[in-house]
Formats: sequence, structure tokens, C-alpha cells
Amino acid sequence: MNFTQNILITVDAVLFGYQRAEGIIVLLIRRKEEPYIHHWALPGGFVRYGETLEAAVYRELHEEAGLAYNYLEQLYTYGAPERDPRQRIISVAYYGLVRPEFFSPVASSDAEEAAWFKLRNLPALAFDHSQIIKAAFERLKGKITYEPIGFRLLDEKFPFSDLEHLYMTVLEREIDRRNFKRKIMKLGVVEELPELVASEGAGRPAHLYRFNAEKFQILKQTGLIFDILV
Amino acid sequence: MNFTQNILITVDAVLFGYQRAEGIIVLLIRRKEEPYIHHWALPGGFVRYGETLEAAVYRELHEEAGLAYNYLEQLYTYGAPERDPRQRIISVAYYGLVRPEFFSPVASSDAEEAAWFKLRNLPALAFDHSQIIKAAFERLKGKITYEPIGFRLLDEKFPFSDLEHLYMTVLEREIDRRNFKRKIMKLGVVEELPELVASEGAGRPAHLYRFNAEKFQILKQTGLIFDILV
DNA sequence: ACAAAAGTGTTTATCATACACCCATGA
DNA sequence: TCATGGGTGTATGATAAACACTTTTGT
Repeated sequence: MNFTQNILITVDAVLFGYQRAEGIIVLLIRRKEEPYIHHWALPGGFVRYGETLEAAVYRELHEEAGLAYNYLEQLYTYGAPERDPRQRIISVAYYGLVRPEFFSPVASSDAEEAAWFKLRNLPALAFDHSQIIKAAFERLKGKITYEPIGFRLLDEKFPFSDLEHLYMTVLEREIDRRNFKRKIMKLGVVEELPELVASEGAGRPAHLYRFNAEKFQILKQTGLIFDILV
Repeated sequence: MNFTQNILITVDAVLFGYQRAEGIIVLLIRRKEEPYIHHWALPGGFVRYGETLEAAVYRELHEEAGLAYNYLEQLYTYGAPERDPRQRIISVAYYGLVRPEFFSPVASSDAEEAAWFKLRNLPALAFDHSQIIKAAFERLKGKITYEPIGFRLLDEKFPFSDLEHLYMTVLEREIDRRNFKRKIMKLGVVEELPELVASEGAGRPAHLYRFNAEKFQILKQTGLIFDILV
């Protein structure tokens, strides 16, 4: 069997962040190797023989680039024969959510540069990575209304308006503040804290809120359905 | 690079059928080769160098076993290093829906036997195939309420009660017939035909109904949401 | 005539939606 | 005192859920 006849397998990761000013942001690296050398691409790399797919993602991001994510989910497997111009490569794509505290990326051995880009202003990308990002965002958009993953994009303590803006950004539509807050608070898994945000310019200071994951797990077992149709 | 160090890639398919008497059924084959020789397993096989993943599924099922499905969707990629005891194999799992008219399976070159099993009465399975079937059913269960895929499990023309029973079987709960029918018919994509079912024993003969896929596509573009919360 | 499955409407409760004013702070 | 963003309640309409009797056929 000729080596070139072996299908190779990689993982690619779409890491999303959220900032109120920028909206949804995506981590990209600039490739150091052919093909698509110097092009922007998703972080990722070959799966080693003995490691799980998730371990490969972790290794590429956490160990090699110092990046931490606090949510990771398999997205889809891309296997079009011509997606890599040199060699048949099947890629298992994941998407992950990153809190603002972990936004500063470190260049890895496979990348000469890493940076966050606004989802709505991405550069030309290598391979089918634009398509992967699009699919990842669609998944996020669908999932945020029935699983409490939005909180993974915010700091642990956040003003309620951040949550509102996050939902409006991801769902790409306006949401009534009063109805939204009523629905979220009614679920009983978001707590208002006595603390206020550090004052920042005009406006009444907001309380901080926190998602209570333990409470969510308990309520989930008793049949709670997290469902924000907004 | 040592050959045994290459990760191999397969596809596996969970084909679901539905019969009123049996409920959901799953196609299994009995393996002709090691590992797990003579065990029941999902149909599937290695992906060839130049073919897409979907083409590999089609080849294994349609060309080699004469099986036709009328819906196919990628499910998940299973990559645990020890899932195959001999060799690292990553499998991209698909699930498909089969109409009753295509239920009779033909033994393929990789299988000495093929048969439909009730989902609730499966034999011990090779590899992690039990887990894959479970995940496929969960996907079906989730998807049937917001995409019109249930019709792919019925004959093109069906009595309405078949649809009711299908939903009750898949969702694993009772559904009020009157509310269900009202919701389905209100969508405007299921047509009542003048024909009646061939008489079969007691009871008033039912009309036949048909899902109008073209109408659904048109309505979908005008914002129709297929959503059967039942 | 009765058993068996098909067919059909109304009432009630819940929830989504729409909508506007007061509050606390910094400048 | 004004600009800015935070915080809150009510009324209405839509829809999900609960619920039972009549019709048509075969035996």
C-alpha cells in the first residue's frame, strides 16, 4: 500500500469568543506550512495514533498554544476528497467557547501568528474553513436557546445586559429586555449577586449575575427544560 | 512510518425502519471477519481514498447490499483509541431512514447475514455500536419534532394513525390524537387523499394522507416552521 | 348489535408578546 | 440637571392541553 493512499485525519477547532463591542470573535492562526502557507486558518492538526479526538484538540490548543476553552463539542466531520489539494485528509471539526479572560493567544509551533477576528469580518481562509465556521455558528445559534452554553462566553460574573446582548448578537435579532429577563430568571439557575459592576462611565451601575451550574444539573434531573425561545 | 501507525477510517450506518407492530427497527449485519467475527454489528466499512463519506455509506449499503434509504444524515464521529481492539479506527457514523417497501435486506460481501431487529430488543453488538444506535435514536427523537423527517419512515401514502403511532413510538409518550392532527394539518404540508386504505379487519377505513415535500420547501422559504411540540 | 378504529370541536390555562416609565449614577 | 444605562409590571392574544362523542365498517 502506497503511503499517499492513506487517508489522514485531523481535528480543527472553531473557538468562539464574545465581546460586547466586537460581537462574536473567532480564533484564527496563520499557517506556517504548505498547503496554504501564510493563509489564515482554523487551529488544528493531525490526530496522533493513540490519542482521542478531544485530546488532539486539547493538545493543539491548550498545550501548544496556551489557549483555554471552557466548552467543547464535536461539530461535524468534513471529508470531501478535494478539501486538501495535496492529500486526502478528513477533518473532525469541533467548536468551543472561550471566556474573555482567556482571549490572549500564544503563537504555537504550527502557527506563526494567532489572532481573534470578528465573525462578520473574517479574512480569506484556507481549505473549507469558512464553511466550518459558518456551520459552527449555526450550531451555536441553535443550541444557545435550549442549552445553557451562552454563559460559557461570559465571565463567571456578568451584568445582565451582557447576557441580553450576547443573545441578540448570536440570534441576530432584537430581544425585549423585560421578557428576556423574566424568562431567564424564572428558570431559577441565574442568581443575582449583591455586588455591582465597577463603575464605568454613565448609567446606573448594574448588579452582577452568575449562572449556577450545580443548580441547573439538579433541576435538569427534576425535569427542568432550559428553553429560551426569546 | 509503520503501517500499523496509520489511523484507518470507516463509516457506519444506523438504518432505522418503522412498523406499527414492531416499532422502530434497526438493520444489523452479522460480521464475516475478525474482529468480532459472527457478532452482530452495524453495516459499514472502510472509506476508499477518493470517495466522499456519503459515497462510502452508499456503496456499502446500496451497491453492496441492495438497500435503499431515503434519508441520510451524519451523526457523530467515534474515535476512542480502543474502540477497535486491533487497530486504531475512527468511524464516521451516519443514520438513515428506510421506507417499509425497502425492508428486505440482501447479504453483502462483508456480511454473512443481515436482519432487522427491534430497537428495544437488540442483540449484543460489536465495537461501540450499541452506543452509536442509542445516539442515532436520540438524534431522530430530537429532530422529528422540528424537521419533517418522520414521513421518510412511512410509505408515501399512509393512514393518519400511522403518523400518530410513529410519533408516539419515537417520542416514547402518549399524544392526543385530536391535538396532533390539528397541528399537523395546520402546517398545510400534509394532504388528505380521496383514497381509503384497503380494508383490513375491524374499524372504519381510514383515508390516505401524503406529505407534500414541494409545498413544504415553498412554505419553508416563506418562513414556515415545522414544529410539532406534541 | 357490537367491536374496532376513524374522525371531529370546544373550553381552559399557560405563555409569548407588546409596551413605557422610574431609578441610580457620572459628567 | 441631563445623559446614560439599569431595573421593573401589566394587559392582550395565541397556542398548547385537556377532554368525549359520533361515524363507518367488519363480524
